Amino acid sequence: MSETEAGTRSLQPDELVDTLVQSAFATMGVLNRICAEHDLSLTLLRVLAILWDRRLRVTALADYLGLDKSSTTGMVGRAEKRGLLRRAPSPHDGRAVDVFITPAGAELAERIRSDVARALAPMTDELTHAEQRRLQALLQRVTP
Amino acid sequence: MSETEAGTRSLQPDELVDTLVQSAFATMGVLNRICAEHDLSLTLLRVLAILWDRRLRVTALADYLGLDKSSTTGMVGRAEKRGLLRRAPSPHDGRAVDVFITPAGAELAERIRSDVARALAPMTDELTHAEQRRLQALLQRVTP
DNA sequence: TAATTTAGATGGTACTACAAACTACCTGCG
DNA sequence: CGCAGGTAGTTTGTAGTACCATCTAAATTA
Repeated sequence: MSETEAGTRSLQPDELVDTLVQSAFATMGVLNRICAEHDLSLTLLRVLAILWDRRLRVTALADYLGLDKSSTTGMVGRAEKRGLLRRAPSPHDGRAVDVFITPAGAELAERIRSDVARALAPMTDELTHAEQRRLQALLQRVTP
Repeated sequence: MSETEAGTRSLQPDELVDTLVQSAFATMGVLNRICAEHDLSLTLLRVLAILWDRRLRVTALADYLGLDKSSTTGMVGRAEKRGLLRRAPSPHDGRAVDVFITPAGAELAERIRSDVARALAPMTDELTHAEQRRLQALLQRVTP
């Protein structure tokens, strides 16, 4: 600890990035809590969101998630056991398996979406309607 | 479900929240990738950030993280073994243990910070400087 | 001082993710 | 056609993370 004072040196080289990261941690904290209340992992929540309006093969889903195929298999298996997802062999490729959301899964996703909206409302309500629109527009442009 | 058409892809009830969440996932994805490159968990990155300019007891650190004390103990133990953190008995309370960052830990945190800034730059550069400032200001107001 | 509370560590369990090996299937070259 | 090689998904084994319940030592209090 005999180095130069690391404390003041580099805490504000890129404030937007810092704010983005901090906001992300805060948001994920809320999401995590709500997911936990429903015995859902964050990854499984992503799966439900991704499969909301799509039907994907396991590999495509893994690509969306940035996970390994094997992780995805396990995930989908557990979710299928809980009735949130279902698997069906692809009609055109005997190797492939399509994964899609069940009504129960969609309902749970819906429920969590509204819980999240409610949980984040106190934060977003700090802004006027116009500001919210502006924030959303800006944020959308920095989100791929 | 009520008669508000939950079935017709209720993807627009709260667009700002959706965008916040999506942005959070994107940001955390980048963070996760960079952390993985340095064999760091996201939680350990948070620890380094929290202890950047502070020295905390295990319980206080656990509170910051929202984790159980025991999880924190394990985490700190592993990080200490890697030379990123250090423990010292509190001078005033024989039960308590202070945790603080080492120069190596601070250096790694620094490194990751710049990696993250670099990784996010292509996204933030979509905006002009003025827009970046505005985004940051707005985002800060919705982040506790 | 004895009883209670608090700080942290430990042990056991469950979940998540990965990599490597495995099975089934498709594709294309000879 | 028929087999070699690639692709899709699953299985198996391992490591990390987090929780809970329990344990020890130290402080508080009664």
